[in-house]
Amino acid sequence: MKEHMTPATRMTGHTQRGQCAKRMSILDAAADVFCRQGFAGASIDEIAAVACVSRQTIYNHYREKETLFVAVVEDVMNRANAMLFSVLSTFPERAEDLEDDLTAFAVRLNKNCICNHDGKFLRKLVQTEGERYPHLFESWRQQGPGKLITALSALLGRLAHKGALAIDDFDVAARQFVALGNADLQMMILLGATPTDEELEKAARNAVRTFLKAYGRPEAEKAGHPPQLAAISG
Amino acid sequence: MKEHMTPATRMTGHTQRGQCAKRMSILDAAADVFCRQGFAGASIDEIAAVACVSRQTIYNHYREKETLFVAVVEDVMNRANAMLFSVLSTFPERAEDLEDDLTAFAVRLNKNCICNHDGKFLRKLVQTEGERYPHLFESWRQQGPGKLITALSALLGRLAHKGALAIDDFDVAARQFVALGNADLQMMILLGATPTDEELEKAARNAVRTFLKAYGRPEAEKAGHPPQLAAISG
DNA sequence: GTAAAAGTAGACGCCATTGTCTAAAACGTC
DNA sequence: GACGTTTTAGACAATGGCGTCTACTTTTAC
Repeated sequence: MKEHMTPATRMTGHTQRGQCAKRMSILDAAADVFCRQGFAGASIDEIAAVACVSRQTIYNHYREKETLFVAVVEDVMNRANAMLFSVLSTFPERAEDLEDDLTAFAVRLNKNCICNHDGKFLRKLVQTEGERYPHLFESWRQQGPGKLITALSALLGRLAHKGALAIDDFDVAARQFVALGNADLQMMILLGATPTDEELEKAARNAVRTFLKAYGRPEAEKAGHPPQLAAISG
Repeated sequence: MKEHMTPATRMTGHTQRGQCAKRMSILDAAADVFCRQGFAGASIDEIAAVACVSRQTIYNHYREKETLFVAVVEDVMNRANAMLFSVLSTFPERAEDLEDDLTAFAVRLNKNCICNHDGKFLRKLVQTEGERYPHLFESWRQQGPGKLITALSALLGRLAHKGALAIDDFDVAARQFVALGNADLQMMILLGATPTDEELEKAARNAVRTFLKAYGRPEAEKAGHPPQLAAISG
């Protein structure tokens, strides 16, 4: 019953830890297999093998395949949600060094929320089974991209309010920031490969440079003198 | 019953036309079912039902499920390829009315290549079965996004050469153009829904505006005097 | 009109998978 | 060491899909 959360050992220190470990092992294995094979293609036996657990144990914890599936999705979505929240809290607040700070933020966002295991899983599953489970799709959309854009929009608004950016539509700008950040990684994202740190850095750099060319107010960055003219006039 | 009609009346005008119609009917139905259910989840019986054809007929034309699958992928890829080529040939060449022309181009690209039936099918299939059929993924990547970026890169280069754009890295700019164009449509693209013409127009407008803010040279548009300084100095 | 080719319907064997059941083993607690 | 819970391994029926086969009908070519 009290499986989730940290190794809590609540409930009078029952055999909960063993059970909890099994459950997590099953969830991880199931996520792996579901992600690779899709719901229809995944077999309980394979999940059991990957989890190093007997098939019956899976049926003990989750009555049927579908129950296991939704449990996996919930589990991954919770993790991904927490990670997204954590990354969003590192969005730069100061107008100085904006390019570097935004770049570092874009790297964190891509690395920890979009190109990581959970991001890949959710994208693939939503793509694969989204039509069959509309609720799954809707829930993911709201908690994932929805929250991301809303939050980013507000954060960009704060920077704009400080005079660091010149944005007319914050929502559009937020979506464009994410889109630009993914522009160079699309292929890897689709394949599910994990980009190297260099690739992440370069992609983020390209994205932020273009984003700031479109929305930046160079003067705020250095102090208050006309900027970037050198680049343009050159 | 002989709607599509490719130039296939070879073979002394045999029964090819009837066969051809059946084949296409099967291919269409199979694309539909494979797209919705994935390879593992798709059943030959369902495909036969959708195609209004007996199961045996499918086995007559394509020896087994996998043969049918690759035939479907090839078929859709050929269509998508032709469409991409056709759309790319409408890329604007003149520097006047660049914003409107680029917007119209982005609309065409999104509508006919990315948000259409074939685009959805390929994206979903590549996502779903890409790891199981690396060849499929690679082939799609080269002929689809690869060609698109290469071509766009060259076309942007021509505009830049004419002084209409200020681009340092054409490849990056091409990817960003596509990414910006999709920014507002990501959700619909993932779900496979078809955006309305208004949504397409608005998304393209937002994308091109930002793209031109980053890469545009307003002077070229009007006549030929130093540009963008007004925007920056303001 | 006739004969060959293509398409149909249905039955069939085969195999993988799901989900249940049972009896034995492992584990943790007292 | 004894007890209850959990896990395990394997057998089991039921289901459903794949791919084959056969006998029948329709279409097409000449």
